[in-house]
Amino acid sequence: MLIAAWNVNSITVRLPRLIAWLDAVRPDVLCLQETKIDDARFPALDLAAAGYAAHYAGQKTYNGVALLVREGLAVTDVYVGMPGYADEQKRVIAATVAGIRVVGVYVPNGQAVGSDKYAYKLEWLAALAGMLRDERARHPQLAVGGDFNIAPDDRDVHDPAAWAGQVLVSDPERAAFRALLATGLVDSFRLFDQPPATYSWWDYRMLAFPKNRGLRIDHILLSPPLAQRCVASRIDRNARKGSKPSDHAPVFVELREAAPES
DNA sequence: ATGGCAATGTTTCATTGA
Repeated sequence: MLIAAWNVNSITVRLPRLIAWLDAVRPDVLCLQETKIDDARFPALDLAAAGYAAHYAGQKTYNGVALLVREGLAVTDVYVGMPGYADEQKRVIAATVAGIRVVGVYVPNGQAVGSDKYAYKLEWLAALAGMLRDERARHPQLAVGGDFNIAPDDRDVHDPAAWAGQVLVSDPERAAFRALLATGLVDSFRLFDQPPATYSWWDYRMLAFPKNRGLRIDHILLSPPLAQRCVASRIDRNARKGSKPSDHAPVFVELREAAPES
């Protein structure tokens, strides 16, 4: 089973690349972020033609999340947002897919340390920790994928000295990320030896991608039963190449089949 | 070989992203 997450930075602009990627990789579930589109305009028919059922919660211009599920897989209990946390911004969508609880998240960017948006980011992350604690209690098999807008440690930053203390790497954000893990999840990427300087986002400016000046801010977190089944966690850097890429690359995990009940 | 900001809408610039 393949579970993936990708900040597409406008599903309208990225649709051809998205469909090509779905055709090539055939993930079972893909969590999308920054779809930037009203639900009424979501390209569900195009995705259905590509073999994917879409569940989505969007808005014009900003944010917007979706779960794409390969046809034939059972989907139940779709939920948008976080219980008990009213938020106009569409940033969370959850569903149970073939027995696995999948939560897609688009964590606020935070703009700058000390800004109102930074305060919102930290408050939002605290709410997410609460939601994930509850999800974990209900669903032993839990995967949380998306754009977390946090580089968990300095290995995830191309130039730690230049980024020190900045938004995306600040200590309170990293502490908030650890608090997510403390609900009973692991960063799937770190289950494996990984090549150094592996990132998931590169600025569009200043040749950041060809120079590999990036950050690893997109993640898939797994509960222990899924971590045990995880045989790979990768970032598809190739998807950042070529014309009109998203500034984020897709991240994905491969899970081997569950052991039969004894 | 990758590419030198991009996407959106109240569009001809401002806002946001990370």
